[in-house]
Parts: sequence; C-alpha cells; structure tokens
Amino acid sequence: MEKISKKPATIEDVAKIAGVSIATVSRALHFPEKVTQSTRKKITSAIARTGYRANPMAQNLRMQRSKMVMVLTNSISDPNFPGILTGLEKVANQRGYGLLIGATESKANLEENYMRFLASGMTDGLILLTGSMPIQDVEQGRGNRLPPLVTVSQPIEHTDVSYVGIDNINASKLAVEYLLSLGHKRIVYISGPQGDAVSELRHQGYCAALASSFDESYVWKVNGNGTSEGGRSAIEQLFIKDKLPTAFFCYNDDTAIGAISALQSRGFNVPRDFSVIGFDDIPFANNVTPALTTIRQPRRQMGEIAMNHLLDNLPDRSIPIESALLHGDLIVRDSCSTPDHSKFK
Amino acid sequence: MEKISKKPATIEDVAKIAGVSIATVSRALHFPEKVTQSTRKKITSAIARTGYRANPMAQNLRMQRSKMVMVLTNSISDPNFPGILTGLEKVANQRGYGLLIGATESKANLEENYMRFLASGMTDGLILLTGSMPIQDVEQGRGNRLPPLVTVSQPIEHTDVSYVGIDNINASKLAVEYLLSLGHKRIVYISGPQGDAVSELRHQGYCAALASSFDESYVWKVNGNGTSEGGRSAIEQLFIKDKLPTAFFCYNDDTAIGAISALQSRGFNVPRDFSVIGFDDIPFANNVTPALTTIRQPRRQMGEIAMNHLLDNLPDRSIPIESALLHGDLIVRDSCSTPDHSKFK
DNA sequence: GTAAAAAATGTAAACGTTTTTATTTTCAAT
DNA sequence: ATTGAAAATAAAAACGTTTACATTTTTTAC
Repeated sequence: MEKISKKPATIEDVAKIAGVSIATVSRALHFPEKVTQSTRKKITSAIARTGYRANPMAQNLRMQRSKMVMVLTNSISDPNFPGILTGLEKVANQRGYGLLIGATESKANLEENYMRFLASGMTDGLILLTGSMPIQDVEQGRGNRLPPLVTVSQPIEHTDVSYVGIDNINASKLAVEYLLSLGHKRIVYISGPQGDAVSELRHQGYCAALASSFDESYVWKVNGNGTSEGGRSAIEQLFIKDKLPTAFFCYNDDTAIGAISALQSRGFNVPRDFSVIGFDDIPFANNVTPALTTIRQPRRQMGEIAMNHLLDNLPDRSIPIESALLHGDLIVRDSCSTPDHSKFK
Repeated sequence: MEKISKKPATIEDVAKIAGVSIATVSRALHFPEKVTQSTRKKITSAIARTGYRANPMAQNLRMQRSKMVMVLTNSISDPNFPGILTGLEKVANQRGYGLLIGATESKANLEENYMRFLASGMTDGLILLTGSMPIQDVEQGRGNRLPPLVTVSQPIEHTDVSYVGIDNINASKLAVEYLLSLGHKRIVYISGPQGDAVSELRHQGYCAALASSFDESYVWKVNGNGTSEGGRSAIEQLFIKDKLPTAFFCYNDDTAIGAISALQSRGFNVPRDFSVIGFDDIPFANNVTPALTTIRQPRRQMGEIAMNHLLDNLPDRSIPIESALLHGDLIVRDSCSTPDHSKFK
C-alpha cells in the first residue's frame, strides 16, 4: 500500500518522489522530448505510484482558458437538438473539451444569466442554436465580451459570425421539385413562425422551384408556427376556401404531422387525397402513418463540423468567418403520391 | 472613458481604486456585514467602474470545487433524455452550477474518458442516467474517486446511491389494471431489452395486476428490445401462435408504436381489434395514430428533484442515500378500447 | 583537457482568488 | 486620558499549475 492520503497527489508529490523539480515534471508531461529518458522514466513511475492527475482548475487558471464550450439553445426539447448535440458532444469529447449546455427557454432573464456566465471566462467558446445574437451587456465594454462562437442551424441576421447549417433554399427546392415531378400543380407552403429566418429561406426555395415551372400566381402560403398544432390549424384555415391544393410542403416535420392529422380527421387519406412533405427528418418521421416523406438534415454532422470549426480557431482567435452549407437529402417515404385530378379541381 | 485595458479587471484593480486591500474587497463581496458601510460603498463603486467579475477559475482553484455537474447518459437521443435534462438544467442554472453533458454510447472507452474527467476533479457532482455504475479505475484508490452522484430513471442494482425515478411497479400495475377494467383478459407484456432492470420492474407490475384478478396462467411475455423495431418483431413473433391476446402492455412507447405499426400493416385496427398501451408518454405519443394511451413519466420533475438532491448534499458530503419514487400517471388516449370478444377467442 | 555550445534541470514568478493570522482602528468603560 | 475589548482592515499564505529565466550538466570541437 502506498501512503494513504486523503488529498489527491499534486505535481509536487510526484517531483519529490522522482527526485526532480516540479518544472521538470511538468515538462515531462507536456514536452517529453525535452527531458532525458532516464528522468522521464523516474517521473512516469512516480506518477503511476501516486496516481497523479493534473488539477485542471490550476491548469486553467494558469493558462487562462477553461477547456469548456457552451451550447446555448432555446429549448432542449427541439426535435433537432439531440442530433446536433450528439455531434457537438462527440468531437468536444474527442478533443478534450467539456460541453456545457444552457437552455434559454427564450426568456431574457435566463439568457442574461448565461451571458454573465460566458463573460466570466468560464467558457472558451460558444455554440449558438438560438437563432439570435444574445444581448450584449453594453455597460461592460471591458474585457468580458463573448468568446469565439459558431452558430448552427439557425442563421443570425446581418452579423459576421461563422455558421453551419443546411442549404435551406436548395433543399426546399428539392422537396417542391419532387412534388412537381409527381404531377402536383397546386402546392401550398405551410410556414413556420412569423419572421422566422429559416422559414423564410424555405419559402424562397419553394418559390424558386415553382418559378421554374409556373408563374407567380401559383405561390400559395399559409401560416403555421412550427408545431403540429400549427400544421393542424393551417389546414383548418385552408378548408374555408373553395379551392384546395393537392400537396403541402411544410416548414418542418412537426407541422407536416399536424397537417396530416388534420387531413385524416377530416376523413381524407394521405397520400391518396393529399400529398404532404415535411422537413428535418426527425426521428419519428419514420414511425408516423403514413411514414413521412421529408428532407433530412444531417444533424450530427452539422454538430461535428460546427464544433471542429470552433475548436480549430480557439488558439489564435483569428476566426475566419465561414459558413458551411450542407445539403439536405430528400427521403422518400409514403406521404406523397401522384395527385388524383379527378377528385378535386 | 475608463482606462481601456484589454485584460479584464482583477480584484486587485478594484482594491487599488477603492483604496483598500484585496481581502476587504473579497469580504465585501462575500460577507458584506463584515465591512463598514463607507468602505463598502467605495468598493461597490470601484467594481462598477472597472466592470469587475470574479474569475471563476481562480475561485474554483482556491475553493477546491468546480461548480460543475456532469450528466452522463448512454444516448442523447433517448426520448426520455430531453425532458430530464430540461429539469436538471433548470435547477443547475438556478443554483449557479454549470451542466456538463456526456454520452457514452454504451462504449467502454468513452465511459473511461468521462471517468478520467470526473476523477480529475473537474466536476462537483454526477447525475447518472446510464443504468450502470461506471467502471472504477481500481488502480487509483488514491483521491480520485467519483464525486457525489444521483442516479435518475435507471436504477442501479445492489449499490447504495440515491435514486430518482418513478414507481415502475405501481405505474405498470395502473396500466394493466386499466386494460383489465376495459374487459381484457389476455394481455401480453412486450418487454424491453433482456436483463433491463426497468423492464423487469414493469413486468413485476404487470404480474401484480394480473395476480389480483387471475392466476399465473395468464401471464404472458414476449421479448422486445425497447425500440419500435423490437415492438414490430414481437408482434410478428406472436402471430405464429394460434392463440392471440386482445391487448398489449408495452415496455415503452417506442415499442408500442412499433407494435401498432405491425398490427396495422397486418390489416388490423387499433384499438378496435387490439388495444395497445405504452409507457413514458414521449412527446410523440400524442401525434401518433391512434394517439397512444400510456403512462406519463414526470421527466422534468425527475430532473429537478435529482439535481436539487445532488446539490443539497454537495457542501457536506453527508449524502443520505434516498430514493424518490414518483408516481406515473395514466394518460388515456385512443389506443385502447373494450375487447371485441366475438372476433377472437 | 578545455572552452564553447547545447541540453537538461532548477528557481521563482505568475495566474486571481479566499482565508488565516496579524495589525490597526474604533469604541466603551473606567 | 487610559485600557481593553471589539471591530475593521491589511498582510501573507495558500490552491496547483506553467513557463521565463537562471543555473547546472552534458556534449562537441579543438
């Protein structure tokens, strides 16, 4: 039995046992080539004997860093969040960083809390999923600015920060073109929340796809809010009109699922009577009936790219503002088919 | 304009401006009553002028703590995870702690990584969702044991640690009794993964409910694996037999959804032909057709209780081992009805 | 064998706090 | 006024590292 001390071993204990100075121990750990083989051997055996682990707090204080990255989201329950987080976590862990998570619930006071946290230097970097730049505490111009950051999924308007996400315009175009290729002519876009930047982009893609086939009179938008409830009420809203579309392109899968549910409770069959296409490919898209045709977001990959990008640029804060636009794949399942022209007109 | 220095202000800057020693500044911050009103005023104004924020790294080093809690899960994509995490995060944030997340993906090497991290003192506490005690590095009896921990959702066998979860036995009993009350007699339990402790408990609850009505000959278990695929294949497996049940009590909602999907593709209607009840009340349980009758786990609340319990006992490590068993509520939706005795027998 | 250069190691100064101990100031009681 | 206690403050010692600088040891070249 070694000496049974309650306190964990320090670098000093190791140095004493190895018969060298603490500086040499530190060097042996960080620059093994700068230390003679023989002393290196003594040190490693001393480390083994003591079970020494460098105290990260002391390291962080000395090196003015934290080895922590914070990821800030509006809601942990966002269906896209787990996938992205998985990617973020994987590379953070690989590269020796801890991943802190924060949820603002879109509340200003919570966001402020996290800003304090970030400004205090407790994090080396920030991954933003909130879609908006956090309020900067203007009073404190001093040194407590935000750390280097990368935004993911939700672009931030008119700001010069790195962004990782998918090419919403082209992905949406892909979806709508698929509907067109099935023969649909009257396609409604059920939007996300009002003013949502991503919803706007997806609408643009929708328009672009229609533009190459028809004229403007075909673009047709109904407001949702990003939830299944929103999709449901969009359908209700639409059924007041006399003219109906044959297909729906939805802001996201939740919306699509709500829309399908509303159509079904009105006695319609999807995809026979109406085609519905979603966006995101959330885990449940495949478990819903009919299985949802949708656009897949490579969530995990987005997380990995974002974290790598952030970490790459941590040492020298010379972050080259850069956007990675991944492309979304069309996942064909069972919620779309050719329109039944005989039925509606 | 104040002096525009790049570095954030330290306690020393504040002390200098206020004309006192750094000790007094520290005291003014932590024990305001121990400092004269007049000097307190000088100090607070100096703090305001400099925009001083205590450096948490230095505090942590000095105070031998980290103000961090790690939550370790097998998979971030577990449908129960976001809810629990939301609760954990909320109170951690409220109480000034950072929440680190780690995903083991059930891989030993990753788990080892996190163990190193934990042992290094980078975390003051641990929330375990993995359902198993992490492998302790036996070589290092020294000081790097695990921090205080609380397990959530997944109980850990024969170990004396605090646990927060729901009363699986009684909740399952509730579910099965509901089926019995509808008139079902032949009820199958579709289990979770082999050897899963929670699945075992739910099976016990199932048995208990049957025991009060019938004899043992009615208990009837089919193996799933906790995924919708598992639920699907359990159904297939069952249909080889000549005798069929009228209702299914499933280990979890994923399993139930798979089972329903399998029944539907065989042309049956749920709940007319078969009743299916799930467990968890995952977010999608309400969006599936038919909307799933299930047992709700108060995930958020579980997270809150667990984190409060952990944090309460951090100062003095006198953790009283304590289990909080919440009760699960039956959420009646559309996947169960009275059995159609005329049809099957 | 010696001087110079190179390599290895040691010393000590940070990093920014909290807290123990020592000192000064205030105040009450004589 | 003087003493003693109490209250407020200051000085200094941690906490455990990394690293610039100083010193010693080894190697190289003559």
